[in-house]
Amino acid sequence: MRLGMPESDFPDIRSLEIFAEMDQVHFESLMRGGYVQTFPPHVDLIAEGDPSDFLHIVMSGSIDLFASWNGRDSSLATVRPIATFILAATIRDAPYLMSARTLEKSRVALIPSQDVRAVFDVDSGFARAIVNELSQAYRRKIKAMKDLKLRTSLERLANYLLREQDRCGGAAGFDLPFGKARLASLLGMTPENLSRAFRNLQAYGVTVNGSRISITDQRDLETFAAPSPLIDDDRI
Amino acid sequence: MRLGMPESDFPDIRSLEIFAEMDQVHFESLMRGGYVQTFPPHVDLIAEGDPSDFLHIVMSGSIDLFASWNGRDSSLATVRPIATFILAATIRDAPYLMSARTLEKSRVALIPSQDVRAVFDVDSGFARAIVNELSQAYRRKIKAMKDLKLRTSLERLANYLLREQDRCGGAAGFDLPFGKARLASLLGMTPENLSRAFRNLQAYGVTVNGSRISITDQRDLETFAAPSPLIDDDRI
DNA sequence: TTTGATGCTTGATAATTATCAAGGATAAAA
DNA sequence: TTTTATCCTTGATAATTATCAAGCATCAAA
Repeated sequence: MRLGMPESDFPDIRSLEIFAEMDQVHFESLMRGGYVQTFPPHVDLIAEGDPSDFLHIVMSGSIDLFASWNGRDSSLATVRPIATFILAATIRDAPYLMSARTLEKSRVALIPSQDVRAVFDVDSGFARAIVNELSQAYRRKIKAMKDLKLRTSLERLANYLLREQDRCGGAAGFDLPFGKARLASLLGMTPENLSRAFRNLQAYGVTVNGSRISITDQRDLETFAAPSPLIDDDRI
Repeated sequence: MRLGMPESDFPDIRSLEIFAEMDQVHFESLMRGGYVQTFPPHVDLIAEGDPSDFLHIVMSGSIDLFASWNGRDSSLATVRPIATFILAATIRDAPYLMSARTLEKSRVALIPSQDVRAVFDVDSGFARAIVNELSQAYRRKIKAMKDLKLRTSLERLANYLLREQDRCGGAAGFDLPFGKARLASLLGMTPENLSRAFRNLQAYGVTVNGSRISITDQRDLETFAAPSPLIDDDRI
């Protein structure tokens, strides 16, 4: 349904970092061509290989980026508000390299890719914001690559738990934000081995009850996990 | 030695995609602050964690990007002429996430990062080129991630050989561009297992003699490797 | 309450990958 | 030529991870 963006959404979107510094005229022209939609959980939004017709922006909820090959598939990232996804494909007018689906009920803004490219060419504030977003996405991928190539699966899980604890506010107890099968896929392991990995982390002060995690010995877990800002710090 | 860039290098550098569209005044100001240096093989250029003082551009030779954690290390990418490396760190004024060293004798141009950021802000042609470079680098990383998470080590080697064959012109025989220990690290395996993987690929028509590879049964290897443009095609 | 259905866990086993130790091959240096 | 060093390979073994099959828990529908 191409209805255009309701004006009531303008302020929310305007406050996103990627739109904050751009010219008002350009902003409004982007908004006129775009729209916001709410999707139920577990809905496919895009499929890898498709042409990149829209820039997607997650306003609420969360999105799973994943990829498939030869019958296997793997989760590559979670996108949380407020962030774009598949920006590089949009900018290059190239096919998506990843598929995307909602993990939960999610509100997503869609802006036609050709409009994004057109405004990019004439609005240096927007161009600057896109470079910020792209360079951050690139560095996140480098970190994910280091995590995957330099650590064992147990170390990846330990560091994931520390990052997630931090994201949830730092308390000893917190909930996993999605199912363990997907967590296993994100971490590059099977669900069976994730179960066993959780059991192995008990020795370092981790208790699991359903999706509830308690870090009972912070020091011990951190000693084992040995987190590094050059892999685990999202702000750098 | 900060001697400034010799004018004889200007045309070479000006023809690089990243500098091609920018204003001549801005180009010359970048060149005045930069310089070109030739390094012998196996020289460390930058270390992860260091502040990003210079944008690096490989003019000739080749560069190994790698990372370390807890005493382990892993090669993450090879940079070949003509390309920048560590552009994202330069743009964000953030520490390098990877270390870099020469694989062979290499000529590298160095441009002070602060100059790059300053010109980026005022030259839209340059900003456009930087976005091109960044988005391409990002998509390359996504592909590398899919390669690593979706394929077994034998499949990664098979696809690597097909890509390398293509890069070398497509003939049945070609030479590996660096030692097998580094290839193993790039592919996320040990040198011992790389040896065994080469032996296993004999069954699919691959012959190895030192660093000389011959693909004797192209069809058979491609059937096994099942290359995908969304992972293996560098042009997309 | 029973009945599925789903998601997670467990155990047994197989496959893959890593590690350790030793042995070639090659090429440059003595 | 011998020596030395480097790089690669091989075999034996250990560790890790995946697969398969079964079982348990939770929850919602019947």
